[in-house]
Amino acid sequence: MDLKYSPTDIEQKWQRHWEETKTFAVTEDRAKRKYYLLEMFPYPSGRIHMGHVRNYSIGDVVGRFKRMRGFNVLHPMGWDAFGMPAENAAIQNKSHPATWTYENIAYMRGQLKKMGLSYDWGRELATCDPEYYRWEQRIFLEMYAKGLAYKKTSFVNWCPQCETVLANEQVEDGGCWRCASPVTQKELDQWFFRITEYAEELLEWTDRLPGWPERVLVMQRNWIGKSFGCEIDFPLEGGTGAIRVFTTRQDTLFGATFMSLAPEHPLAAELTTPERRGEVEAFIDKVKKTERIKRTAEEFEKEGVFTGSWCINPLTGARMPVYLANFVLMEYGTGAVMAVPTHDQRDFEFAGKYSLPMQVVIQPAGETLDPAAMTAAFTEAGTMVNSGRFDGMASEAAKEAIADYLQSEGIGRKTVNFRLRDWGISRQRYWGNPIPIIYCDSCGVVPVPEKDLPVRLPMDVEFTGEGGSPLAKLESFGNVPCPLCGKPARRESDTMDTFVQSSWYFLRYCCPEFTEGPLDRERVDYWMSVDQYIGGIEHAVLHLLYARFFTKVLRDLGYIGCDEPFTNLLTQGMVIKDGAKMSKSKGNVVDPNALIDKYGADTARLFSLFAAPPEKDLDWSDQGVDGSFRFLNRVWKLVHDRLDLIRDAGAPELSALTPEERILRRAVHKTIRKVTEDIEGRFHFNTAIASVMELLNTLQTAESNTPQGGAVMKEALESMVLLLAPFVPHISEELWQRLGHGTPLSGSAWPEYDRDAVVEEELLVVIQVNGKLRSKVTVPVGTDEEAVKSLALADEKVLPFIEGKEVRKVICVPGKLVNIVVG
RNA sequence: GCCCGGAUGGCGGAACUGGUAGACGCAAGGGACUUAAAAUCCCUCGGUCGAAAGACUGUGCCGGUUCGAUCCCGGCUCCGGGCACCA
Repeated sequence: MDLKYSPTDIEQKWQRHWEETKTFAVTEDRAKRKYYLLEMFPYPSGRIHMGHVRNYSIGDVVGRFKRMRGFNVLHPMGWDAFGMPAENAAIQNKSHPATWTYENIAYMRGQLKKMGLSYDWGRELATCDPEYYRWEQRIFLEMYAKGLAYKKTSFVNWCPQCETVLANEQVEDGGCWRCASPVTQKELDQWFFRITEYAEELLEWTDRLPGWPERVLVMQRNWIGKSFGCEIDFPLEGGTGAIRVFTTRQDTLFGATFMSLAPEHPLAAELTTPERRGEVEAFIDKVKKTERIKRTAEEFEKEGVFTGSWCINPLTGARMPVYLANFVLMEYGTGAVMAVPTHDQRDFEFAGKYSLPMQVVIQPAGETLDPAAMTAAFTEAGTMVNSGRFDGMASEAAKEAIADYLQSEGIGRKTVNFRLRDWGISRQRYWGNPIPIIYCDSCGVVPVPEKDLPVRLPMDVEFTGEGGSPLAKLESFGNVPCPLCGKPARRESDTMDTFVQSSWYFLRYCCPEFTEGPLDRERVDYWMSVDQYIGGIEHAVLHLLYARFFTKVLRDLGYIGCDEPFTNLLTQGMVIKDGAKMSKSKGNVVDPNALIDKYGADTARLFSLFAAPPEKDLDWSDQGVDGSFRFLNRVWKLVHDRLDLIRDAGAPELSALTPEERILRRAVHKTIRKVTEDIEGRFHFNTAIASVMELLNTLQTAESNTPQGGAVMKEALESMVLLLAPFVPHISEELWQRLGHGTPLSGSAWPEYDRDAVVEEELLVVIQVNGKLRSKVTVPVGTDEEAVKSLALADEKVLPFIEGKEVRKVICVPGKLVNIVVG
């Protein structure tokens, strides 16, 4: 038998065992409590990095622990396999994105297997597989039928060099992330998912996800951005019609002195008088060229232009000049803003620049504002002035009163507004899921019939890197007969955003080979929701919001029964080295392969779990890795050193234990309790591991030449090995076997602590004088309060501090401390 | 600007409900073993004073509540993250 710990050999041995016996394959089993554990699946970029190692190590602890506790654990893995990098690699290497992607998947799968993760590999899926994306196309068509997928013209980020649309996150400093050319705005016909339809529900449920980190929920609430206010109509002067605005500050309506429209506002052209036309058009042109990238500008200057037209303040009757303003967004509210320069900072700056009138309508307490003397808008609450019948009211109350008044007069109505916009999913890219739509000159927009699904990505495509989407140029793909009339028609050449695939993959894991539809409801209902989801915080809004949206859509389409996809969410921190996130450019990358080759997967896992709690950033330390390796060697050595001692031992005879053995056994069972609580309640793996290290230190010094010594040590070692199993499964399996077990540890139950064993016989009581530690005494359990007090008052270390002083009070916390108050 | 986090030894971190601050690990120093080194094992390890016993001090800063505060409250400083013309 090997006396030296040799991770490579034992890790291969057990990985093979788990694979051959399909240890982690699961099916629905109604006799057991189910537990769906999921880590965010990786993009197959080439090789795994330390962030993956950490993410999947955390998940594996939970999975193996729950499994040992008797849960039916679903723990799947797959690949987020569509995306731009594959296409770029194809352009560079003159190959095909599919080749690159599948090679990466094969390599990374091997890496994950080397980590010994407890996945049910039978459920593996790749989103670029037609057997996956075909169902997504079907879901798209059902959403289209219900009006949840629709096409509209909108402004998008456009790279003129690459001739393609870029997602917001693909724009860096106003330029294309690939070629750095300046990104412009282009108006394009694009497909959208109507996520705004679910804004209210998505928001409401953020209060019903107690298992999510609060900051993620806050970010989602901010992103959805619900606000309460009014829509108000401002009649146009000398004409018919009105300008409708949205405002949350209807209490300032009497102070509205001009009107600001978004440059894209449909009324902009109509309201522009002939003599103003030249100036207005120049302004619109300028805004179109510069807008959106304004995000990166620090303080974008407020600019505008007068249209030449006027509208009327419905409450004051005052004439208000209608301006176009660069800071007014067409996408939010109605694209028109009533300008109240005294009580809105943007309007204040704008009015100053163009010398527009100002009227104070809210006064702060104990102060009288003078528009001429103001240096900034007053945006807080106060008392209403210059507001007719509302004068003297508190502005907060006036909000409600004015809203009611507007509604009764038919001038406006109360409304809510959301910041959330519909999700633009069109991508002018090849390596994505084709949108299953055909355009026919006679029949219009025609869905691809279900019998023709999937619309497959053609493989005979050249990747030159020039001229936009290869799909748009491929005649054999684009030219199709219209499914309705049979006349020549054109296929949609855009593909779907890759976030669409990751919005429902967790559902497909429940029934990955199902061929009759996207989802097998019975099986999905058994497994869903995901009991624990684990991944990076960077997806706090995008992926996690989209997945929630999709879950609700699929529920409403009748595919599933649950409202929310993820009951509990753990967002793990980044892996840091030398004070910075690991990156090639910083040269601080740790390669998982090298780490595993040198120390084994168990050490890699152990260190990434021990160095910090999961949600915090993890500071990588090569010496720390050495320490984890040393610990495993000590575990290995201790078990082997004690093998002779425990060979013939049975269960300990509790009544025959010596005091030392009782103390040792107490340490064992307290460790079981501690590790169990740390994993189960808090995911504090670092402290769980620390307590096993303490136990090891205790066991190493234990003398065991008594009759029950072997039995107590055997129980101790077996418990230790079981407790370590979720963290370092390979060495645990091997030691379990060497301890004489014929059946593998992976089939064993998690140890239960003995409630009698953990009860202390003696307690350490701390003695304080005026809150300062002065002495400690050990007393038998059950010593009454008075006895402890008199012990404390007579303690020789305490006496000097109370002699000659009046004892005012003695506070006694049973079993913990005595505090003597003197003065 | 607004909204969240966070700040504890040389370092990563622990202290669960207000009750021994610094568990566990790393680094460092000393020692044992060795011809020597590595590995391993043992000891010390917040600061100041002290030969020691011990005393004082100490959880970003200032103040408060309390018998007692890393923990609760008020006011700051710094760091990290998110949102940012959202009407």
